[in-house]
Amino acid sequence: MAKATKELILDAAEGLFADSGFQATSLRDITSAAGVNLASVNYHFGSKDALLTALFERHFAPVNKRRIELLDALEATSADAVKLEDLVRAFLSPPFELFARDIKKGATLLRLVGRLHNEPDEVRAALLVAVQPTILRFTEAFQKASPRIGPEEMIWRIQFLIGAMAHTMQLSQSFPIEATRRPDPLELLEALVSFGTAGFEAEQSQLRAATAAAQV
Amino acid sequence: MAKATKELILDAAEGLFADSGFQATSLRDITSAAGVNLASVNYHFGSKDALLTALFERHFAPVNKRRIELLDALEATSADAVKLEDLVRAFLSPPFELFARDIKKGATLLRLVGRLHNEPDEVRAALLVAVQPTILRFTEAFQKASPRIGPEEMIWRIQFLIGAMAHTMQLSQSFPIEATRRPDPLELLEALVSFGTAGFEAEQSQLRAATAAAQV
DNA sequence: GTATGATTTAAACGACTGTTTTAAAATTGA
DNA sequence: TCAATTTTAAAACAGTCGTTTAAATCATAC
Repeated sequence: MAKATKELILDAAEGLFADSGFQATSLRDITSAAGVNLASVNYHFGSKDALLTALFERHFAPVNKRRIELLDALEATSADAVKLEDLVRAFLSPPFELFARDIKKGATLLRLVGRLHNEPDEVRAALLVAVQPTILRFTEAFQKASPRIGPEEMIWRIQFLIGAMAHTMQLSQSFPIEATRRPDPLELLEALVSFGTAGFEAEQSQLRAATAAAQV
Repeated sequence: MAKATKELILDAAEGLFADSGFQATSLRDITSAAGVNLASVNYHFGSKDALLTALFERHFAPVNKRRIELLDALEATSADAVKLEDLVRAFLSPPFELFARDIKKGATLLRLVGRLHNEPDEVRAALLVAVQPTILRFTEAFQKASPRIGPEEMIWRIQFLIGAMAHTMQLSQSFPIEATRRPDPLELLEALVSFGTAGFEAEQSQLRAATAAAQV
């Protein structure tokens, strides 16, 4: 059956991409792990790049959709002021919550996200395009929640959060300090929310404020 | 002269690794860009992996050395309480100084670090050995500066900071929002110090505190 | 049952990979 | 100066890569 083959390829690919990265994983690795023919990938997806795109749409689209849903709900209930912590949590929790629903897929997704941030530019570009609309929505929400922070610094703070999240996801499988226990993803989420919320609550950095004023 | 060839290879490899990453850059790309023979890399360095290690040691070792120097200076002058912001700045400024001196080389350094973190090679072991002492020193300093935070959460907060820093440096080349100007590295440093310091000043996340207590 | 289209298969394609080989050239030291 | 050593050079090595081809198989509708 056609659907079965496609699914087998996607399942195998996401695990291998998460373990070894996009470039280091060959189509032969994927197809042999999936138990399908080598040519199946090019038949069903067109190319290796298109397979990666399909993988994006399978997991990142729902995650970003969930982020927007949470943000919509926040903006609907709150009169006009949304708490920063709620915004941070709305952005971070959907990928982390994948653990609760499907531990294995959640783990591979987290590894995949962290992995792809270290891939070459064209791969990261595809990732950026997929998350760009979500980032823009959250940028507006963050600016509205704390208007004292300049728009440029707010954009960068979101990137700080994304970087911390991606790095955390990447490390969550191979923990940096071997003396400690394996981290619980939900604890990581809480620690990251705590860290990130405080970061967003910080005052505007002085040097940036000065140069921004001088430039306008 | 032998030294000239080695330097030519290192310089060329640096730029190409920054543009396309490690795996996507071939030795032929490097040697043709450097204007040297293909076999030179294997003659002077032994292998492509060894070239990566040499490149890494050329920049990463001095950065960590500088971090430790700054930390030593802080602990020498301060009686016993070192400000969190000073610790964050001591950790972030050395790579950003390199970053400000040469954006491309700075970005290369951080990308290589991120890459080596998950390469399941013996190269990764060499990196961990080199980076571990620095992280441990800073972990101790951070714990001493704010003893209310548990050791595990403190370790992760440092990883949050590293992730935010690496992601920021990678993005500063291809800026995420095209509507804004090219960011000044020193402004990025200040914004990151502001964000990170606030994150370190945050209270311990509740869920982690609860589970940590339950586990002990 | 057979024709039609979708899917799978095995094989080969050309291009590229890191590395090694062999010999020539350049450099060094006595 | 001349032998010893180091460094370059061109070529070939043994693989792997993503992709394509063409035949074989399968499913399904008539």
